[in-house]
Parts: sequence; structure tokens; C-alpha cells
Amino acid sequence: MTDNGALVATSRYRTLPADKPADELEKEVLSRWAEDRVFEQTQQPREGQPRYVFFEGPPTANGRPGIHHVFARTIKDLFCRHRAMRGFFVLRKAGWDTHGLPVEIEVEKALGISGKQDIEAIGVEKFNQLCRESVWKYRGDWEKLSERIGFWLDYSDPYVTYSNNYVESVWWALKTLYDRDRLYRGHKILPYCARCGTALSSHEVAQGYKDVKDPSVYIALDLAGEGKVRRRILVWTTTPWTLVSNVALAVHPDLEYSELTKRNGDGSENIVLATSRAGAVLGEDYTDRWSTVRTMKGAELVAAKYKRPLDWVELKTGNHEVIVGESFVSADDGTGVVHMAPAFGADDYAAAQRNGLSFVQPVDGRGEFPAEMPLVGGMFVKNADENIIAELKRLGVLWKAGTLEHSYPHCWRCDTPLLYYARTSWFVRTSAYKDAMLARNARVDWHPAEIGEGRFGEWLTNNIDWAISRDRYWGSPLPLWICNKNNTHVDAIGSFAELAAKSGANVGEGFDPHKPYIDAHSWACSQCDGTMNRTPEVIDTWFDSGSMPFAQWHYPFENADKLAQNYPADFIAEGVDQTRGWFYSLLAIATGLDDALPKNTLDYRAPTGEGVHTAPFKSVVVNDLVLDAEGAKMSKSKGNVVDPWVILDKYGADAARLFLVASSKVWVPRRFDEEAIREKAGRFLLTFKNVYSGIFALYANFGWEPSSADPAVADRPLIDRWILSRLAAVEAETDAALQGYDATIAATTVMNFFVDDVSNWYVRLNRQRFYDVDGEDNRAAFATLREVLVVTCRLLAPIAPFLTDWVHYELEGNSVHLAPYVRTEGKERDLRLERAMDHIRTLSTLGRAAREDAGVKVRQPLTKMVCVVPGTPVGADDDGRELDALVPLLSGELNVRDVSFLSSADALVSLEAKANFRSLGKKFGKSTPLAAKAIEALNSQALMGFEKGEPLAISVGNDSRELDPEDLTIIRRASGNMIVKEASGYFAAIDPEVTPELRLEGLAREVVSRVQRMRKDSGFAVSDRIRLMVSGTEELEQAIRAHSEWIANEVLALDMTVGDTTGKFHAAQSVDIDGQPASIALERAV
RNA sequence: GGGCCAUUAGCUCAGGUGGUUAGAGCGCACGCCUGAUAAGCGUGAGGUCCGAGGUUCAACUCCUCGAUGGCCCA
Repeated sequence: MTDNGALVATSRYRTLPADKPADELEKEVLSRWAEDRVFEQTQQPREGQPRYVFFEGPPTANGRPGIHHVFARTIKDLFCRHRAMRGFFVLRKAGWDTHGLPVEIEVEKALGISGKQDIEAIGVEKFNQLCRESVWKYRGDWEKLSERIGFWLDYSDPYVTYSNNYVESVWWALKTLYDRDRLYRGHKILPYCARCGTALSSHEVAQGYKDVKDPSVYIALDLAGEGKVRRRILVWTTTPWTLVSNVALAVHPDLEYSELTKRNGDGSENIVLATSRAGAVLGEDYTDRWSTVRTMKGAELVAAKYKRPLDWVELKTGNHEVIVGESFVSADDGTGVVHMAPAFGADDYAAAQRNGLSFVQPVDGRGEFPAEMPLVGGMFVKNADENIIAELKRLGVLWKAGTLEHSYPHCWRCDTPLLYYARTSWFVRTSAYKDAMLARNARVDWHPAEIGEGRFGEWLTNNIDWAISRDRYWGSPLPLWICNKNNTHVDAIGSFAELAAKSGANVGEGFDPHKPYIDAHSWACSQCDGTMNRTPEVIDTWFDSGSMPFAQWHYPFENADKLAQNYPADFIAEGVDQTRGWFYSLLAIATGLDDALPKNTLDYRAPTGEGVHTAPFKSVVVNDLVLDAEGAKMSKSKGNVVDPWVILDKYGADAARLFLVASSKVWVPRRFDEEAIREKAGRFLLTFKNVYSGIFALYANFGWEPSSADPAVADRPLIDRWILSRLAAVEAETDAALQGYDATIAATTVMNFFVDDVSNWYVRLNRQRFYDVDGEDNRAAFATLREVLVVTCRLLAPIAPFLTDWVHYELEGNSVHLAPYVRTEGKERDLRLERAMDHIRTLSTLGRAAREDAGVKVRQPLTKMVCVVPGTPVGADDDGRELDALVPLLSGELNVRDVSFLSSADALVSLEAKANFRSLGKKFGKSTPLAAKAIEALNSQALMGFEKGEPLAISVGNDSRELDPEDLTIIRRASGNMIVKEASGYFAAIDPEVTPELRLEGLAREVVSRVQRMRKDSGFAVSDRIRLMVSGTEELEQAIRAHSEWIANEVLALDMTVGDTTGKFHAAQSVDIDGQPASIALERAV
């Protein structure tokens, strides 16, 4: 404090009480953002500002957002914030995914109904109206959560996939594909959800694999033939219900099959199966019980007739009960004989086509057998397995039955097991342009890269056509009208105007392109006298979301300029579950549309050498799952789902965001528990607050503000220049990390810098420079720390946007989010200074360890410390000057009076050698123990020479041999009185001797420390003057007298009495000063 | 059955393109500091870097095979 009295604190900088809840602080920031319209300011492009294009993957608003959404949204937000601070214009248009099965199922649940019949009963008009409303059920939750976590998104003008404009753009895309022969009608076996009554696309199926137990049934079917021998062929299936529809068996023509007979039988009953499967089916020791009658190629079995297991269905046309040869038959499982039910398997269907087999489909759209069917009539097929197995047993065709656990696809929304089922469906011919998709994908910058190359690339390589039609109600209607006389007459409609022209419909006010209204439009066929009616299907909702790049702008009907400006995306980010979802649909649609979108042909080249990017997104960051604390997937059934609001209320969004981003790479699964948030994020934020509030703000309020009186950087102490140099380094590293989409490196770089360099080194060593505000040195410290804080706020702002903004506002008077991410000035590094400081810090660590060894506490001053820095002989060292200048820090830190350097540690240590018996054994054989003794007797000087490469020999008996380095291990021991510590070539040696003089000084320091604590305990202000009275042992009083001036100055004592304290003060305390009893009293001086 | 990821201290995780003695946080033990104080700091113990082979002067790192867990797909 100044000598002329106490300073008066102002409130130029607001302090942060340690107990101020994060929630409160963040809400304060939120309301300032709202008042100052900070986000809106970033949404206004400035003249000539480059764009950074971000696509928001639309969430479905009819489910509550969870903690994993906080994760994904943090990633989206932080890169957008960084690029905005970097000077780009980042438009952040919100979007909502509003169509599709999820919505319909919500409504079904709300109405207490299930299935298409129920919906038809209620009426599609009403049902779709309810869907339209249901979509917004949790919209408020989403917007509130996004706001609370600081995910900036413009919700004022979102794209909504059910809106007329959006649907019209989707129509345009579909018609464009149709015109290019990339949309076609096919009859295929598709995964089908009987509950939802619709087929699913491959990427929907991909969402729903579950491990289940299914029957594993082997049956033995009679082969037709003359002869007396009954020959039966073994067939395996995990879907007994399809046996009702069995029309054929398939074998592999090249596979070897065996006909076996029972060893203890009479040879009248034989079985046939693939030779390589016999062990698995009959038991590995089957040859004990079965002998081979003959073997044959599958081809020899082809065309043989057999008797099907169940004859409930009449087989009218086509071949049936015949064995066919098919190359898809494998010998990996089953019996090498596959049962064919053409309506219920893709392979079966293809085989039926090739072989002219019968086609029966005795299962309705609800997945139930017809009511009149025996035993299983009206049952859901999967529930009929048991009855069927029982019947097979009764009929004597069951060979053996068990269960098999395997993963089987289920409906990703309603969990019903899917059936493979023959359907007519509309497809996007993606397999026709697979290579183009692969080429575009190769240009995407994936984070992590292996998802793009591996998971996504594999998926593309095995691409099959995208089944996009859905036999449902709430979705974008398929804009295809088909002639009722000839279904090859098709009109594809690409706009509402086109529809009006065809049908005369009013497409203006009140027009709704959804079912059921759209189905009412019809017109005369232009090719015959039929009538064109709309095909009843709606489309896969993934087609909606994949259309967002252009549909969000109602392209091509308007906003061609906006699309050109906002396509393709520079950056998107979603969870790994979107690999086959949105990531795929974006790519599949953009590739299919090709030159119908701007800048989108495969050979498009950006004009200014930006590189070639013809995928709909240039960079994508994929985050993995958020797991619970035990590493288990969060699921409602387990009850381990984390409610984001609980976390936000307790720890705040900054802590949650920091934790999610900093704890490990975002693309590895993340364990989430509160303890980890406290450890990883809470601690750092506390340190940050402490430095700002407890050091900077608290003392700056005594009268420091930035001004021209602050010394220029070049005139500041070395340690200031050091921390500013480190700051510049961190600024560059962090910026580069975010440029490269590595948020984890960015976060940890700043956090480590702030904790290690700023808080634990710079601030700790310079604390006293902040206790006054007027001097050059004080001003330099404040100006330096202020710069460090401002820049740290900016570097961390994308990741932890709240606290950084709060502090930045105090320091700079404006929002950190409108500040530049990197400075244009102050970026100079001083590498020699940084290196020198590294030396000092290493030596400081060693010195502390040495003191620890010596058992002398830091408060006790010592005389001498000797140091060695590796590879840098004193004087020849580049960093020598810096190092010398930093020595006072070291002596202060370690409380030693004199620090000196040596060019080598030779003077500090003596070397000893330990024998390596393994190596010596080879040379000395049985005299090894003697050799070892000789080695251990080697003196230090000889060993030093040996280390430098001089030859060294030992004599054992008459034999003298030169030693190799592997023969011995050299150990260093401190020599003399010094306590020596070494690490990586650094040495710190401390003289532990405490002279009487040093002892007195140490005691004086103890007294100061004690008095300071009493001042504080008594509630005195920092600047209060006191009267002090101390008594104690003779030595103690001697120490106090010897250092009375210094003590008085340190504790602001106006006068000090040493000796008897009894009776003079009431508040005398008995204390222990380094083992000596003492009595101290103090009072405030008026 | 295939693809990808992970496996490093008691726990959670770092460890570009191989290179001295493998790090951090938490926890633990001991200690320090005491006007950032219901904070802070240091020192220490703790590791067959999942296993087995291989390449190399040198492997946590590269290759092969395997184990366990996760995700994705058949």
C-alpha cells in the first residue's frame, strides 16, 4: 500500500464472489446478450465479409433434448463462434425436421391407437392435423435448452420441412431425379415394419439392430425318389413362420454334400447335407454314429423334388418343391441347404425370378397370417413360430429345435421386429452413381478421418438403391401421378404451379400439399384415356432433411443467390448415428442432383484456388456417444439418462461445455458424470475466476486502469515479457487447433497455459506487485495480467462463452464474441526467454525437491544453490543472458541467497558404478564376481572419464579387460554437503546449512507469517496499521530485534514491543513459532 | 462373419510423422504456503504401455496374429 494511508477501493472492475452460482452469472450474460442483441449483430453480414457456411441438421422437435444434444450443439456452436470471431460471416439458420414415422408414432401414442387401420378409422385429415401440431410439442424445450447452453441459432426464420415452400423444393428435387431416370418404381423384398405398415430404407434399418433370441430350427424333408431308401435333406432356418411359404430349396452347385446313414440302422433312412456342416449339425463326433453313403456336388441335387414341410398354402403357378442351385448359399452356417420363401427374402425372391418358382405371400400388411389358416390364422408371424414348430414335430419333419442369439433388425421407432417382405416401392437409383458419391466423399474433411474412409466409405461402396416411398400419412407426398389404365404412364410434378396447370387446382392461399388433400387431385392421362391419380405414398423423412441445403431457401423457386452463397457447407457436425442418416442423405441427394445445384458438378473448381469441394459439406465433425459414468449407453429403460437441466443448474453451461470438449477427443465415446465435470472443468473455471477476481479486479480497484502511464512491453520486467510471449504462443496454437477442427487440443492448450503458466507461475511469483497500483512495476504487472486475461477470454470464448464474456466485458467494455479471435499486434515471441524460463522452472522443481530432502522448509532462508543446465555451458549459452536475468526468481522462489551455475555437475556429485552381471558373465565367466567387485571399486574420476568416452579397464587376476558401457550402470551420489537433485541433465544442489544468522532470519519470517494470519483472523483491512507486541524465547526475541524494521514494514506495524506482553494487551495469543513458545498481541492503530 | 474405434498409474485420460528416464488430473502419503483463503502449491509412492510374435541400432508408437470392450454393419 502507499505510505500516505489506505487506498480506497472503487468498483471499476466487478469482482466475482466465489460462491456466486454459475447459473446466476450465466443468466446475467444471457440477458445482456438479449439486451445488446449480440447474436443478431453477428447475423448481419458486413461489406465484403467472407462467408463461412454452416448447416444445421434439423432435430425433430417432438422428443425432449438430452445431454448428448448438448454435446453435439456445443461442437456446432464453438466452431461457428470461432469462425465468426475470425472475421467470417456465419449464418446460423435453424431448422426443424417435422415429418415422418417418429411424429406419427407420437400421435398414435397420444391417441391410444396403433396401426394403419386405426389411423384410417380416425381419418387421415384429422391425424395429419394432429401430427402437424405434435411436431411443436417440445419446441420450447429445444429453444430454451439451446439458448441456455449458448448455442446461437436463429430461430426467427427456421426452415420447417412440412412447410409448403420446403415441400415444393423437395418436389423439384424428386422430379429432377425422375427426369434423369434416377427415381424408379421397383418390386423388391424390403425390410418392412408390420406395425407401422411401411417399408424402411437401408439407413433406417441400420438404426435398429438388436440382439434377440430366435428359434433355430432344423427340419428334414423327404426327397422324392423311387427306391426303398428314405432320403431326407436337412434344412435350417431361424424364421419357422416362413416355412408356410416354402416353395423350393437351394443348394450351392459347387459345394460338396454328403448322404449319410446311421451306423446302427438298417440303411433304410438316409440324410443329406453339406459335408462341411455335418460336424456342426450332427456333432463333431458324428462319424461315430453316421457313415457316408456317398458324396456329391450340389449340382447333382439340383432339380430333385422334395416334399415341403407344410401344405397350408395352395401352390398354383410356377415351379415348386424343387431344389435349385444358387451361388448365395454358404457353408458358413446351417446345413448348406437354404429354404426358399420368395416373398420373404431378397435372395429367395431373386432365386424365384431366376428359376420360375411359385410366389406365395400368405401374410398381410399387418404381418399376420390369414384368418382361415390352420393353427396360426390371424397370428402375427413372429408369434406363430411356436405353433409351427409344434406342428413340424407332430408331422415328424422336425430334426432339432433350439434358439439362437443374433442381431436382428427392428423398427428404429417402434421396436417391432422387421419382416423381409415383397413390396412395390419407389427407389432412388443411388447405386448408379455410387462412384460419384465416393469421389465426392473423398473430398470431405472428416473428423475423425477414419469415419469417412472406413465406416462411411464402406457403406457407400456397398451402396444399394434408396427405397424412399413410405406407405404412411405424415410426410412429403411423392409427387407422382400414375395412370389407372396403364401404370407406366407417369407424370412427375416438380412445382405447385405445374400441379395447378395439370389439375386446375388452387395452389394459392390455403393449399396443403399433404395427404389427404393432395390425393384428391387428378387429371386425364395424356397418353391414353385413363385418369392420373397420385401414387399414395409419402417419402422417407431422411429425403426431407437431406434436401435442406436448397429446400431451406425454397430453391429453385426463389433465392438462387442465397443458395449460391450458402452452398456447399464449410462445416457440419452431428453424432456418429448420422453417418447413415443425414450425412448420407445430404450426399446422396446432392450427388443425384449434380449440376441442378450450383457449384456442384463433380469437376467444379472453385475460382480462387480454394480447392475442389463438391460434397455438400467440406468438413464434418462427428461426435461419439455420451455414456454414463460406468461407460454404459444411456437409455430410458436403464434410467441412467442425464437430464441436461440438472447439470446446467448445478454447474452451468461453461462447465458442461468445457467438460464435453476438453476431456477427450469428441469422436471417442464420452463418460459423463458429475464428479468428472467438477474435476475437469469446475476446477479450471475456479482458477480463472480467482485470478481475475482475487488478483486482478480486487487490486486494480484500488486505482489502476489501463493508461499511457503503463510501461511499454519492452520496458516491463522479464517475467512480464515471458508470460506475454507464452500468451502469443498459446494464441497461435489454439487458433490453429480450431482451424483444424480439434476443439480438444484448443481447450486443453488454453486451460493448461492458464493454470500452469499464468496462475501457478506468473501470478504466484508476482503477487506482491499487485498490492499497489502506482509504481511502474505495479502498472506493468496490471497491464500484463490484463492482456493475458483479455486474450485468454477470447481464446476460450468459443468453448466457454459465458464466463469469458462476463470477464471480457469487465475488462474491455464489450462482448468477447464480437472481438477478434487473434490479435493483430502483440504476437511477438521471445523464444530464448521462453527457454530460459523453462530452465528456471525445472531448476525450481529440483530445488524444492532438494529442500524437501534436506528437510528445510522454504521459509527458512539458505545461503547457496548451485545449478547445471544440460547442454549449455555457461557463457557459451544463447539463453545465458536471459537465464541470469531470471535468477532472482529462482532465489526468491527457493529462498536462497545466492544462485550460481556450473557448466557440469562433476563438482556436485561423485559417480559410483554398479556391475551388470549379464554382460560381465560373457566376458569373465566364473571370475565375474571378482570383476564386479573391481567395478564397484572404481573411483568417481575414472567413471567421469569413462562417461566421456575414455577407455577404462579392470584387472581380474592376470587378466585385464577394457569395459564396455553395458558392463556397468553409473549412479550419481551427491558429494560433499550439498543436497543434489537431478532430472534430464538438470542439476540443482542446495547447501542445507542453517547458520545462526540464517536461523534468526527464518524465525523473523515465521513471526511475520503468524502476525499476518492474526491480522486476517481479526478482520483487519489489508491497509490497516497495527501495534504489535511479541514475547518469546531468547532466541526468538533476538531474531525479532535483529529484523524489527523489516517485520514492522511487512505487517504494517507502527510500533512494536518486544518482551513481556502480560497486562498490556487483552488479546495476546500463545503461539508456537517453529517449535518455540511465544506470545503475540496486536491491535489496530488508530 | 466383416469394418472401425478403444485397451497406458487405483480411477479418468494425454502421449504428430519410431528416438534419452512414458505424462497430467483425481485419489493416496508426506510436506509447504497463508491477504486468490471453505482456496493455492510442492514432493513422493504407484506402470510387464492388453497379450504373443515380427521389422529396426531403437517400438507405447510400425506390421502380423490373438484377447477384451464399444460402435456400425451382415
